[in-house]
Amino acid sequence: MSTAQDPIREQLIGARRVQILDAATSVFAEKGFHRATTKEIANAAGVSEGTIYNYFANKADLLIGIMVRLADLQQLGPELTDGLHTDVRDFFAAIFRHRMSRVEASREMIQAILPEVLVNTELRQRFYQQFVLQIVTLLEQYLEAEIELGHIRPVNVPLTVRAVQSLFVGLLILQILGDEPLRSGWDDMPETLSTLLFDGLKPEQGA
Amino acid sequence: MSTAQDPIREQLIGARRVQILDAATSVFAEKGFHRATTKEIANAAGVSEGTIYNYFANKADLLIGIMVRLADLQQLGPELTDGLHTDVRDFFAAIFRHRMSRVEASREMIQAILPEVLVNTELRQRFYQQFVLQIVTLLEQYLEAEIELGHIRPVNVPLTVRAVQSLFVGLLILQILGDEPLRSGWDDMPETLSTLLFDGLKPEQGA
Amino acid sequence: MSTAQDPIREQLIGARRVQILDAATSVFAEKGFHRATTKEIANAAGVSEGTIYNYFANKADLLIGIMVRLADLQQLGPELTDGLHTDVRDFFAAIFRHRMSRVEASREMIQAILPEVLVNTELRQRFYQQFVLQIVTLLEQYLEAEIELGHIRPVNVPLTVRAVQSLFVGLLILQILGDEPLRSGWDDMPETLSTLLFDGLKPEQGA
Amino acid sequence: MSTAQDPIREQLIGARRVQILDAATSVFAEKGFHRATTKEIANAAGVSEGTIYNYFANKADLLIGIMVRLADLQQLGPELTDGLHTDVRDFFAAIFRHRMSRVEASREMIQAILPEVLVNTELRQRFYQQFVLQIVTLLEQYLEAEIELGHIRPVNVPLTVRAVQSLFVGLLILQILGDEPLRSGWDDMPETLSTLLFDGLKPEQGA
DNA sequence: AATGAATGAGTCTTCATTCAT
DNA sequence: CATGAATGAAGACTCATTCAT
Repeated sequence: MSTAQDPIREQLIGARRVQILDAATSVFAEKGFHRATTKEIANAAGVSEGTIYNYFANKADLLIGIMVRLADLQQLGPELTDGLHTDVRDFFAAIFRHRMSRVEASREMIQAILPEVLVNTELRQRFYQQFVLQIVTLLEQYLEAEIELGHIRPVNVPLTVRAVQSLFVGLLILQILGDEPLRSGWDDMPETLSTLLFDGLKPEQGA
Repeated sequence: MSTAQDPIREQLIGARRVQILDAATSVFAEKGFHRATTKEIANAAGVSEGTIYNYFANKADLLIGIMVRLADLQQLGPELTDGLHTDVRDFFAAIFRHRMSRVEASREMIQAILPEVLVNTELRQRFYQQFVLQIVTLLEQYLEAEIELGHIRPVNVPLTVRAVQSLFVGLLILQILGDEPLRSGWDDMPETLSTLLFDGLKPEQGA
Repeated sequence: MSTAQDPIREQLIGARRVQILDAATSVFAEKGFHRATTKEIANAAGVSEGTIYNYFANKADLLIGIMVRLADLQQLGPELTDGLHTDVRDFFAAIFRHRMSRVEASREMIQAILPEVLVNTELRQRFYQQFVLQIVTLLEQYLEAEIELGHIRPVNVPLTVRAVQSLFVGLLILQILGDEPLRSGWDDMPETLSTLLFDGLKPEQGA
Repeated sequence: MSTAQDPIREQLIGARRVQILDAATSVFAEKGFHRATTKEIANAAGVSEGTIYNYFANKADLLIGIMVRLADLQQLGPELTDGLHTDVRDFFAAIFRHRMSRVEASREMIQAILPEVLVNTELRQRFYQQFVLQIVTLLEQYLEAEIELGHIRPVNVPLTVRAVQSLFVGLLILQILGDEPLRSGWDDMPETLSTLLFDGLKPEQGA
């Protein structure tokens, strides 16, 4: 095999992988991992069943592939660290908007993998490392810095960060469950959340 | 033929159902609905495969049975409405403690059903009605009453309630994912949450 | 066990057997032997599944029981031998009427056993001996006697008798298949048959 | 992708279907539909169980497939209508010979499907339409035409035709039941039948 | 003698995976 | 590389039969 073809071949291979993963994502999201058959995925991707196995070792490998793609979409970091110089509440709203639009964009992928993640030990660990821990760590660093700066009251940082992260995860679940008020109020959510988390529920002190 | 045996028979039937559901819960929680075989469940329950089908129409019916038992454990109501006469922050802490202990108790059940709930339309709707909507409605009523009383600032009630509910759902997921800080800090969580939600993250005003 | 109870006990046992066989006949006729479950039969008979096994060795034994009862209904003999002194054509009509009313009465039993008879070697032989061969033999004797007497033209007796016997068997099948003209013309059939078999289809010679 | 392969592929598919149906026919005929297992059929066909399901939707669909093949073998029509110009008795003998050779050829298929046809409503209707009604209709037309021409005495056409059709069906059953005289006299049957039906059993008038 | 809960062997059917073309 | 027919292991579910009460 001539090495000159490598870049082109890789392009093709990459494109074919994406094509299959897109199909797998949509079928998994709709029917769940186990109810989805390789034949359905092949049909949705417009290839034969055999072709899938030229690009992925087995059905579970498709889930891994989806998780990798999802990780690429979820890059979060510069936004958080840059935030130290902004007003905290504005920053909250901004970061929440960012998170929720991302959720929107990747909902199908998450719906495709999450149920299986909850049940499959290997995927669970991978998911925890790749998504939860990464974000949690960033949030912890941010929170500690802001507390240091006096922009945020001293709190139990690990637990608070878990609470915030849980909130996003839970919103995802509620959306998957089809909660209508959440769906229609989705765009107002960042505002509601930043107020809730920054100001709390207690009545205005000045009143 | 004697009618006197009916209550005894019903006792036995109920006990056998519980015995099977316990087994199913534990096997589903460990391996997931699809990877769990009826033979495994039968072994875990100490009965034969056939016996399962004397008490449940099919495998999916076991999930329904688990959901029903879970619903019995999750009764929430009097606690909430009685709370109107208490200090809001204390009430928050109390209600959170209550919720989190319940979560603890029913984590295995939830782990057994949730992944399948996310993927199965019928179960999804059932779950949403039976758990999400019921609690959300109670929370909405409570929040509106407290706002009316001036104990809580005016907020977008539906979205705020969704946020709180999401928070609990998300904590569950994080626990299932095996987050260690969450597990070890679980008992401190009610306190952290009530402070977070009532006072917010912003620095003390008097400072 | 006092021997004095024997007759009463036998009465009871006989009655219970009939009760179960009636139920089995009706369920087998409707759903076929394999699709019929012992539970259905028990329900139809108003007894428990276990009771069936106090009276019959197993499910297949129910078929044997039905066949035995059927044999009792099908007694044919005196009518045939007495017929030698009657006008042949009248006798034909009489005997056909007799046969067809019997078919009518035992159709459910036959429908219950025949499909399984065709498929089960043991039943097949039993059925052949008990029904086909017995009647065929009687018919052969009758036909030979009538030929001897010159009331009937010389024919290949074994084959002719098979043809006649086949005709009745086939009518049964057609009725089971639900042929409407046959059902509504059932009462005219004996007349049609006796004319057909005695006079044939050829036009009247005098014409 | 080349369209040239389509006919070849269809050839292969057709051949494989025939291969499986042949096996199913022989196993069903021997053991009956319910006692026959898909594994046995697969073994008899020299394929795996899974392959059966690539060509047939389910086990019952094999019966349908056998019925369709049987229908192809049973084409009857030109023979009957052409018969109007022949001597009736000769024609009878000819048509009976034709029918009985067909029966011979397709006995295994009929033995495979008939017991299940008697018990399965859907198959029953299909069978009645496809075999009984079609032949009965042709016979009725023929008989009416011949009566019109004066070649046959006026009779109740529908019932007479049912009788003739029944005769053939019954002969089939008797053969399945293993009647030896019928088997050994099979070749003489057409002659016997045509005489029986055309001339009847009554003694020669000239005598 | 009657019951019906328990049993578990047996079967159809599905579907991920392989491999010859 | 692509194909899709063939594979066969695996599993949900049924139901005749048993037996303790």
